[in-house]
Amino acid sequence: MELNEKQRLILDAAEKLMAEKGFDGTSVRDIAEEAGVNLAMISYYFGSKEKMMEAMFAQRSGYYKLQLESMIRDKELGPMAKMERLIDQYIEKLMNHQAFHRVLVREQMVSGNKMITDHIQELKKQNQALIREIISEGQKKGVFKKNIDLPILMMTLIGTISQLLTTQHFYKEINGLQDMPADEFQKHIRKKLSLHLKKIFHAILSNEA
Amino acid sequence: MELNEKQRLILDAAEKLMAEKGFDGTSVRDIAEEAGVNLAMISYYFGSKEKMMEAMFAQRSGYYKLQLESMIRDKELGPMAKMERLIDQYIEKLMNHQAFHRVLVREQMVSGNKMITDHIQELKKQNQALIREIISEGQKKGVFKKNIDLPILMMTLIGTISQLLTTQHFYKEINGLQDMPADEFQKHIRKKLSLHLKKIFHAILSNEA
Amino acid sequence: MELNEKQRLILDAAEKLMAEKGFDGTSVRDIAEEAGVNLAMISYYFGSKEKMMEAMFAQRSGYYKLQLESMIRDKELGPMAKMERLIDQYIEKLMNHQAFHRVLVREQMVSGNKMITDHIQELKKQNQALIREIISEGQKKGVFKKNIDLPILMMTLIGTISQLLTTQHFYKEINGLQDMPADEFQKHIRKKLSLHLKKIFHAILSNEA
Amino acid sequence: MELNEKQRLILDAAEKLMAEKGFDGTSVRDIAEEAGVNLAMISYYFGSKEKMMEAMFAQRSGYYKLQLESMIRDKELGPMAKMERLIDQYIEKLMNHQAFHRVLVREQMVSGNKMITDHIQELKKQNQALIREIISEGQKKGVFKKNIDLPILMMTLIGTISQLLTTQHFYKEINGLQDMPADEFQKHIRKKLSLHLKKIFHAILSNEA
DNA sequence: GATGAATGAGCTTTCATTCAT
DNA sequence: GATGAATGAAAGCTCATTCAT
Repeated sequence: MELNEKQRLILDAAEKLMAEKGFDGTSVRDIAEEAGVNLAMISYYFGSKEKMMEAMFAQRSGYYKLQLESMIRDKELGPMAKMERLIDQYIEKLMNHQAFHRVLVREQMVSGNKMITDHIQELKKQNQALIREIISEGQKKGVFKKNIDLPILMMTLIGTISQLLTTQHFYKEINGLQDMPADEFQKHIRKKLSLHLKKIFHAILSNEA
Repeated sequence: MELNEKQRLILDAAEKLMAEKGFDGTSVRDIAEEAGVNLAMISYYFGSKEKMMEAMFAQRSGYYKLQLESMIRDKELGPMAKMERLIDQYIEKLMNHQAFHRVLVREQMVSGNKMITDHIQELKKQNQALIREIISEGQKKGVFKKNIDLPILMMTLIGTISQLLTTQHFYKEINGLQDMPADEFQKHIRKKLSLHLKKIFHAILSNEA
Repeated sequence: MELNEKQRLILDAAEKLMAEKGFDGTSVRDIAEEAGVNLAMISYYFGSKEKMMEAMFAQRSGYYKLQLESMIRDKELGPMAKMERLIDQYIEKLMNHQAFHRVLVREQMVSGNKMITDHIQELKKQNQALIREIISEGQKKGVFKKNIDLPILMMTLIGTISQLLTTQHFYKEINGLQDMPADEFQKHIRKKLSLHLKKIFHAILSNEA
Repeated sequence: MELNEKQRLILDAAEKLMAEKGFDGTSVRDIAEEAGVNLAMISYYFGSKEKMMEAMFAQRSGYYKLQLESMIRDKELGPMAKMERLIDQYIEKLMNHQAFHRVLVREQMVSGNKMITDHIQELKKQNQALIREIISEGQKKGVFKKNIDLPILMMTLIGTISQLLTTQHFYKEINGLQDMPADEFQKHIRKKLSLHLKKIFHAILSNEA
């Protein structure tokens, strides 16, 4: 679905505000004002507030589509190297779209938006299927352990990033990083996350000593 | 703060509904009806909807106070055993108060409720200080590694549990467990989480191998 | 259904305004203002604008219930006398509740309010069944003609009154009665209608030369 | 006023929808869609929704202009025959333009459209003046009674047709004619009305017997 | 001449809260 | 202490109309 300039403005504003205040806490009036468009445009373009969010999810959920296929076929990379790239991809995706991710976290358990959660579940499923290929490859080559619980390992991958993302304010404070410039801080936690998660994945997956 | 019967009913109802629909998505009418009390009681007892939620947090946030002190002083337990107990305590706490935890996840980033987030940060800080004692003990005894990034390790601990908790529907489906009875499923994921997290903690903390 | 003072005020205001501007042409704001009550009271008491009108119809439709039963059993009255009383009853009913009747005329063909039109049809049916008894009695006694098309006769009865009622402004003008006081004019047209309709009924029903 | 193809389409659509839902219950969007034209065309061609209805009335009100003049001058016809033709003309006019007549009934009492009601009143006046000529002729020839209240007789004429027209659904049901084909039913009620109204006019007007 | 985009005003309804008792 | 009634504010949405092209 192609979006025009106004529609983009609206979804950006909605994403920003809903990341802060949630779907119900954000009024279409607020969104219209933030986007600098007329209030009626939201109904005009999307039909309703609800459908506007669906459009936002349809637009953004591509974020969760990783570039896995080409990497998986890459003969140059060993299974563990692939997993490491995977980790970095997840970190990049989630950190680069923090606002949208917050919206997702806030609304993912809402009963109403069945359509949306189903779509996201589908993406997760596809991702997991591809990742399972890497693991199978690693197990065939003997570099990965036999018994690997991928779903729960994914919980750790996404859960850790997500937790840091939603509590970064607290993380800053506890580590005395309040004065670190924002972009430097972002780099800092990406690096931290990357090292930490790779260590964990290594421990869980690797067959060596 | 002591709560009378009606106040308890109200907070229980609020917790249940807000876990599903969030703070803004839940009206005081809904809460009053779910609690079986008069609509005006909520303002009457708590002053406002906002203050009602603050009361709920004040009440429930004790959930996050772990029984760490006595355990830490326990001379019978080694540092790793203590960490394992810690993991199980977190799992128990979060899983036993899923509804409240969902409310927390949904609302933790709300700008307005500074008071609440501050309170939770304070609890987390206290917990981390105690846990740091265990780690120092392990390091002194030479059973733990020297360089340990506790804050990020906590992100993995809480993040993994929280992620499973908020996406358990998806987890059920992907693992073909839709027909497993609810309480059995709860036991199942606690066990899974416990083993998984202990493996991770072992890999991150332990000096052996 | 019992109505309290406020509810009565609301329905009276709604009736008045809808008689002038119709259902869709009358806003709940207008009604609230006319009734001197808060805007939200309408939803509070009736649930919605639509349901408010249903309540109005439920309240008012009793107007169309004539006092026929006792009259029919009256042994003192001949069939034609009964029909004449019937005519006067209809004139009284419709003229005494002009505002409501206008609402009815304006909305009776609305597709949506099935419930309401059904109710009114039911009342009409009941009335016609009773009137048919009078006619049968007249036919048995030989004072009424054999072939009488009651439904179309009722069209003339109600149609004539209704037409005068909805075009009384024009009637006034064409007859040069603009200066006649309102209540006198009302009396005038009732008398006119009464004589006119009785003449018609006599011609249609009576068996005499 | 000459109408082009699109304007005709618009007025036809408007007539159809307003007959069902009234002026306020019909949006210009609905009309544009029903007519298959662009939304902006309505304002473009007619200036406004209100003026569009005025155009519709200007167009349609010719319906109420009867072909009376030539008939009145017809030397072959007696006064009663003329009145009978008049009745049939009215039946034809109203039944052939039911949709427009419903719009008229629904909106005839609207305060705002002074211009429209005035126009219709003018037409009625002209009609009545012509009809009065017929009656005078009949009275001169001694075939009509002396005291004849024409305005109220017209109420019966128009009121009866109009009442049947607006409650034909009910009439169908009460007479068990739900299964009669639509056009046959239309013929049926025209015949019924014609006979019935002629009987009434005869009784009111004729000097014989 | 014709139209998709845009808009300000208004709609009905629901909200959290307060009032009178 | 407890509650049904009441209320101002704000919500999401639709309206007839106008604008830029």
